[in-house]
Amino acid sequence: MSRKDYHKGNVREGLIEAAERVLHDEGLVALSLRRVAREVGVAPSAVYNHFKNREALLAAVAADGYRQIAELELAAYSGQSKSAAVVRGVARDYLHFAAANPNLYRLMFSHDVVGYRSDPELGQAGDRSFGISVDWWYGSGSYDPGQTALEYPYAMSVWAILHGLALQMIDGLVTMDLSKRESVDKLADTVMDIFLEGASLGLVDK
Amino acid sequence: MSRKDYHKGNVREGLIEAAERVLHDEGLVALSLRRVAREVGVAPSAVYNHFKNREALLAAVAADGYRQIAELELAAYSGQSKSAAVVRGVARDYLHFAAANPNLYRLMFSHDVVGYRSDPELGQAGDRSFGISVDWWYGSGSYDPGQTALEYPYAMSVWAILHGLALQMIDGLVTMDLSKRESVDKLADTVMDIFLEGASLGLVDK
DNA sequence: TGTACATCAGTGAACGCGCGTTCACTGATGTAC
DNA sequence: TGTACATCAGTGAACGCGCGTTCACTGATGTAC
Repeated sequence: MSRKDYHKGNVREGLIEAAERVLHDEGLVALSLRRVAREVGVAPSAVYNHFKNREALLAAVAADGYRQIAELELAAYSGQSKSAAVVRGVARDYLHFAAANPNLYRLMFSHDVVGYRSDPELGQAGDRSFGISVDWWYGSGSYDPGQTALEYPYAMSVWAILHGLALQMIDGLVTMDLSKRESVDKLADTVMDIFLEGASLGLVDK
Repeated sequence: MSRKDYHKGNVREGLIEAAERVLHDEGLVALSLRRVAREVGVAPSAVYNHFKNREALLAAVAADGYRQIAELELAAYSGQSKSAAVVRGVARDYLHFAAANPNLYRLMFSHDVVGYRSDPELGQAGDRSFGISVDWWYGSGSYDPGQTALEYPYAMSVWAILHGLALQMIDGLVTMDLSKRESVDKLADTVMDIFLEGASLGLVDK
């Protein structure tokens, strides 16, 4: 057993990266603790030095996903005026993220991780991503994690429609080519048009 | 082995009912082929006389869910004028269904069943529920299952926002009491207001 | 500067588990003549 | 009306599987004196 077999120092990060890779390429069913350990070249039991159990490892991966969404929102929202164009941009980015990481996106909202929704890391990452949207709609500093999402109806509604759209898209409920940017853009634009202008426009006696 | 042990005649229905019960009460993780067989009082292998495999059994359960949604839509849409009030009503009913059957709702869109999306029974049940909505928005007989959902942007958008909302609700992303009708109604109303009137109203420079 | 020792982060063997599925089988039922 | 027989719908034993987790362990590292 050579010196470098111990205290590799980056096993935790390695586990998360391996988990993300396996999740991306083969889906949640393939994402077992043993598989991830194998990928990193470590005994299954070694994982317990870094995570309480399998669910905690999944939660760390999910938290990473929320952080990516937060980054994307920050880039699209920060310093931008409250125009419909910004919302359209966020919608596109959001859907592109989901299209590029369908399994990660599903995991983020999966019940396999729901026990950790109150876990500091995952909970905070989730709150932050919603908070960025709230602050844009209602003014910087508006977001209070103690409030229910319904207190911020605009932010809540955008999230709802994006979430539904993302899942329909990655679950194959809309016939389209997920890998084509233009297809994803078109989906986002079409639906966000209606969302921004109001579905009543499609009704006879609005 | 008594006479009634053979040709019970309703084993298939029994399996589906048992599966729905287990799913409702204990979730998808508990929903194994062996468990369902046990509930019905039949050998695990007997299930294969009625379903190709576990996934096919799940697909049958999911199809049943779609049929319930179709019924609910039919009741709310049929013969109704194209008014916002009807949309609001459907939204409430849709969310009530998801709130009452969270595990079933999740299964309907789960990847554990996605291999059967093209299965006649499940696929048709799904198409029908979307078709009812399409026919209301675009006129009776408008729906063509061969078209992509994007061809019907209004129906698609309502479905997206309801789907997202339902999942956020049952996945605990909105702080609320799922068992209270008024809470669910309020969630539906708040978000559908924005959806129907247009989110641009919340923007400064709309 | 050495040394004793606590702690950290690994190992690998073992556990029990329930699962989906296959198999050869058999009794009950329905049908053709 | 009987009878031969195909088919249907069960049985129960067995398969191999990979899983999450626990355990006693040990070598490497860092720290106190």
